[in-house]
Amino acid sequence: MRFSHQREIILEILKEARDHPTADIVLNRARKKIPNISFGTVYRNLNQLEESNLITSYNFDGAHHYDGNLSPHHHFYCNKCSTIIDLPIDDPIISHELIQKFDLSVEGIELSLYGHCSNCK
Amino acid sequence: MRFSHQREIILEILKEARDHPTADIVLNRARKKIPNISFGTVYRNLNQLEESNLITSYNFDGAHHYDGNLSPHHHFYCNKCSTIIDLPIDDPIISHELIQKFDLSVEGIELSLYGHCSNCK
DNA sequence: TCATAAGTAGGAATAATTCCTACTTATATA
DNA sequence: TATATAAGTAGGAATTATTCCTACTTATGA
Repeated sequence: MRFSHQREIILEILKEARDHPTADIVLNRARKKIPNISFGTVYRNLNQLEESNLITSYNFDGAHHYDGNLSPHHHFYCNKCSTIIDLPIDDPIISHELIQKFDLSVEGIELSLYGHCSNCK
Repeated sequence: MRFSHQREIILEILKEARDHPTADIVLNRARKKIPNISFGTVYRNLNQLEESNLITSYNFDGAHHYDGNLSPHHHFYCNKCSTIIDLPIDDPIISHELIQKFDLSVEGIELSLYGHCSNCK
């Protein structure tokens, strides 16, 4: 993967973002710096960046959300305002015995909590 | 929500399924019993059944998977053969302190593990 | 048994994502 | 530094999953 201005901008947007943007939101932000960047370019680069483990992504409500925060963390999704809150991991969340029982090699974990955040109670 | 033959068949398919089918797979199975059931009917009923808490669903790899197993469970997703394995929940998986700290009301939890299953090592 | 509101089939519309093509650019190397 | 070339891009077409629309059918309460 060689250097490209478009990819740098997209990576920068995700490193700065705190709101887990979808592809079309990334496109809107990128257009502020590269006015005629295309949807194809955004999708291609998001996929490449994810394959190279420079960003990550996950699904919520049928939409694909991208994240430049690579430190392992959980997510809380507010069912009312759609806010996504990053939750730190500081407890073991699944037992070693269970993994052994099913004979799995676990390469990634994604825990999602759904409900109402403090603003929406 | 009143009785319909189509909805009964779709619910039956999901109650019998052990493979977390997507909407198009549900359609294929339903066609064996109702040859000209339509995509619209399948989607409408999947949404209605989920709203009525008779089935549940979750996203993997961008695809929407439906599940008639309502007992709370985790999922393991094999990155190689795409098998999905149901994992029982028998440990607390997140601390009460963390929930209190962020002042969340948690209504649902979804934990997904990714990796290779015993067949694919 | 009948009125009617809910449900259906079939296909059109929409939205998210990928694909295609001709043009542009980063970069290895001569 | 010049240049060949493979990777990247813009713009738009194609694809895919899902929802919407319309005229017809059916479950159900009275």
